[in-house]
Amino acid sequence: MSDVSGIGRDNDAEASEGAARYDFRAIEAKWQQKWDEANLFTVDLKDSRPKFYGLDMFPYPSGAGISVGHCRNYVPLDVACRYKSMQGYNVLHPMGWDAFGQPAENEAIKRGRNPKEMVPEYAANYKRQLKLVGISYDWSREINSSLPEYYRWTQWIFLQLHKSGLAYRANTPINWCPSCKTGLANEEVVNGRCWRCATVVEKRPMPQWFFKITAYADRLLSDLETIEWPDSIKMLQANWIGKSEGAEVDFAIDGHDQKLTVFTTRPDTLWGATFMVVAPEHAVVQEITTADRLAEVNEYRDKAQRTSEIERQSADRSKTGVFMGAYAINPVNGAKIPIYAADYVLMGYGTGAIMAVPAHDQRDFEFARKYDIPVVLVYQTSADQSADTMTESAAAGGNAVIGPFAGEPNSKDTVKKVVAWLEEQGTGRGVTNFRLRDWLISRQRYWGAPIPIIHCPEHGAVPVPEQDLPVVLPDVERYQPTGTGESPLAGIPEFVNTVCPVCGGPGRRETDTMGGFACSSWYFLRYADPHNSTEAFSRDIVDRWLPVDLYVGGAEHAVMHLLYARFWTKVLYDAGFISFQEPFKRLRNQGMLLALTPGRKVVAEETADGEESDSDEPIEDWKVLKPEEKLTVPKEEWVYRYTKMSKSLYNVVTPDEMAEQFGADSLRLCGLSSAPFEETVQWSDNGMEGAHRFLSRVWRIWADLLPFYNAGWKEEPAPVGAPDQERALRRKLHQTIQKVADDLENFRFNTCVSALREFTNELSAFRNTLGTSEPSVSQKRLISEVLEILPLLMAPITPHLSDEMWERLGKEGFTYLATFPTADPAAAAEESLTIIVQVNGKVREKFTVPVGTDQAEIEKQALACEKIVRELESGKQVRTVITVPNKIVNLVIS
RNA sequence: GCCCGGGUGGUGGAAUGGCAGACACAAGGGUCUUAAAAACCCUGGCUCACAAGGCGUGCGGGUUCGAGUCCCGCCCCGGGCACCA
Repeated sequence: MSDVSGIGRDNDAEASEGAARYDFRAIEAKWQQKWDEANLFTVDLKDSRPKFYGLDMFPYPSGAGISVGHCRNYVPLDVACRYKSMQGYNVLHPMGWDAFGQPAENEAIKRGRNPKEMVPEYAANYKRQLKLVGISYDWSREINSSLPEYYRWTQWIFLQLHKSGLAYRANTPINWCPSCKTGLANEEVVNGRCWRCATVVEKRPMPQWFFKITAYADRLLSDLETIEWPDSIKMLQANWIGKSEGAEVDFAIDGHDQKLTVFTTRPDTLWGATFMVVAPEHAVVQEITTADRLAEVNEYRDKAQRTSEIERQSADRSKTGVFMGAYAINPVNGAKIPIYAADYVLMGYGTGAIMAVPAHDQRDFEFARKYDIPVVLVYQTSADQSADTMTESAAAGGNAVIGPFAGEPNSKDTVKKVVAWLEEQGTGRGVTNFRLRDWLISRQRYWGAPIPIIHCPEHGAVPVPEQDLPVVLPDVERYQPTGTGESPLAGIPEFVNTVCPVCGGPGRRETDTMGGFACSSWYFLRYADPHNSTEAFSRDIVDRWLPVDLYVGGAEHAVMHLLYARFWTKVLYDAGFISFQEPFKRLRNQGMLLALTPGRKVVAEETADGEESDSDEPIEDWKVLKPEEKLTVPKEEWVYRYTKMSKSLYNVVTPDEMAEQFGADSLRLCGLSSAPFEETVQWSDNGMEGAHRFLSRVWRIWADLLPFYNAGWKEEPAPVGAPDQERALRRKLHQTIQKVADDLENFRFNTCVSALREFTNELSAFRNTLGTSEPSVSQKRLISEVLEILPLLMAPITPHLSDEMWERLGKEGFTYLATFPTADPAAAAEESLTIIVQVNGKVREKFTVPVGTDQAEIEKQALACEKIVRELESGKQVRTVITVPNKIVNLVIS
């Protein structure tokens, strides 16, 4: 055996002495094999116990395999699932592969390999690693979203959406990433850059498929109240949906028949509208701009479209715009107001046109001052407030000073009254608007589920009949995007050319594929019935297992994935395929894992991370050392920083090396104990050593006491009048059971591990007092109870170690199927209380009393304390005595 | 700018308005050993020679018998969103 580590060497040395050493390698290999052979984690659907469905977010199996960072979510959910099993639940804990999409495709292009072959290899490696860590997956339910038996049903769901009128094709300017050579959803554009490669995104017109998620905006918002998710995530979703209530108001255009409709949340300020603004791309621009202004306006529009998203969206950029030569008539007062085109109004929100009220909107105010447009106050907060002298738009408050609502306060109530009035007048109506936009599903990429549509010159876009599914993704020579904007599928005539399902005439298959979010929007349903070849899932089975009881994954999926999955669930519910409306009942997000990363100072004139930094981003002063640079840059110049653990930052620690060196149970324990589950943590090897040391210690103490184990301890009568020391240890044991159970239930793994450590410390002290003599009868009974309960308490966290202990106790089977211990409240109850004596809120003395001592006696003792007596001798008097029963006596003295 | 989180010893972190610093990591001291490792025991916020006392949970106020915890006003860090009418 190679000299792997200090730990390994020690174990070998101990082995030669034949001592009871913690041979984690043998233990872990043995139990992983036994679990496999017993199909321990395979769900039996006929099982009548209550169900528990624990799910990890669908991972893409990357070539690099998993790092210890990935264990931040897999291990805690595994602990929760194992705990649920021990509580008597029938646990469904599946795993599978989000194999379609750009990561796999980019990897295939880079390596020149067929993703169809590559994905299973990578998945096999993931599976091997997850087994190595001892995760309790039911591998018989493994799914792979890139296999036809899966994506056939992704296509089927597309057809259901299409049938419900929720899938449509629109020729819209899309976000185009020139580097990925693909279209991007709005959600995939981060600060005007591609979320994957950070290239500046351009606009490009393209026929695209969309899902009408906006039709579900209201339900997606209101149903957030029905699920147990972190408030922060709910808030993110609510903000993303961006509901705002207001009114649409129709403005006549002077000299034209048509109307210009605006959306406003403040119809009550209509009397202060002094101009209008439309988005430069708005169709009305071409129709109403006067001939003498058209050239200028079009030039402005072209410039706006060329301007990069980042620039156009940058916050405090000064307002620009051009007058269109046209005027609108304000419906509330007949005023003739000019119409401008300006890029601060967005085509994609509301109606793409606004009424501008400079007195009460900061953006309109800036624009008005710049172009010398009058400002009219609707609400006045003080008599000396004047539209002419204002330097910014008016603050909230005040009362209306013009119009039929003069005298009304600046309030939501007034807004409501005005909306009702507008409806009466027939010039406007109450309207709710959402920031949410429809979901762009089309990708002009190869590696995705083909969109099941056939284009017929006669019948347009015709859905592929359900019985013809799947539309199989054909093999292709080159995976590269064509760069023309079409998917590589467009170059395969055998795929493209087909017949129209309606008329049998020649048709062309849709060559766009679906984005990866489609696959991950329903996979949680498929796990309930993964091998169904006649339908996506059986309604009975899905209704029995869903919704997911506990969903665990990264907060980076707060908006897109979780919103899309909720949307599809609601669509399937409406179509009558399932009987629940929310897919994930309870959600938890794990924190990030950072690793100390060697880097170096950036040399002058060198831009950070190889990016062209023509933006206004701050220049980084630090660069990650590449492996080859570690040889050339002297160590004294290395600068360490914590960064996310990631292959691209060369700071990855794998579970393989940790399991080899310290063991899987130590790895599991280490990740759970260092910090709360949701927190970002910094990886350190010390933590692994500490975890391993603790498990070795538990093993040693436990094995030391094993010879005194009596399997029939429960039949023996509980000792009466056992010594204090024994009662104390038993009390700690039962308090620990309570604490561990409570912490596991609430995802507080760090304090759970602390409780186990505390108990172990007390057990160790107890063992040390035994010396070499034979324990007493009552001691043996206590020891037996401890020996049996400890492995069960630890089993969710350290299942291999626990199963080994369980077997050595002579127990049959696995801790996974054993019952989690229940605390005996009588044994856990404290016998004495510590009373704190305070003077004016400051701790002065402490004393102990037996439980049940009455308050008068406690107060008497408090006043008799040495320090208190001394304090009172100096002539001070007790004014008040505040007593917290069984806890505190606070003397207020002056 | 707006919206969420956070600021507690050398470090990670504990603490239903009631003993701040549980539990660990790192450190120091000791026992055992020819020696080392491992193991076991002890110490540990600051101030102070020690004790007593005083000061301590980002800063400033407040509520309370009592505030890390609640309220008001700031500062700093992390994350998200960003001209949304």
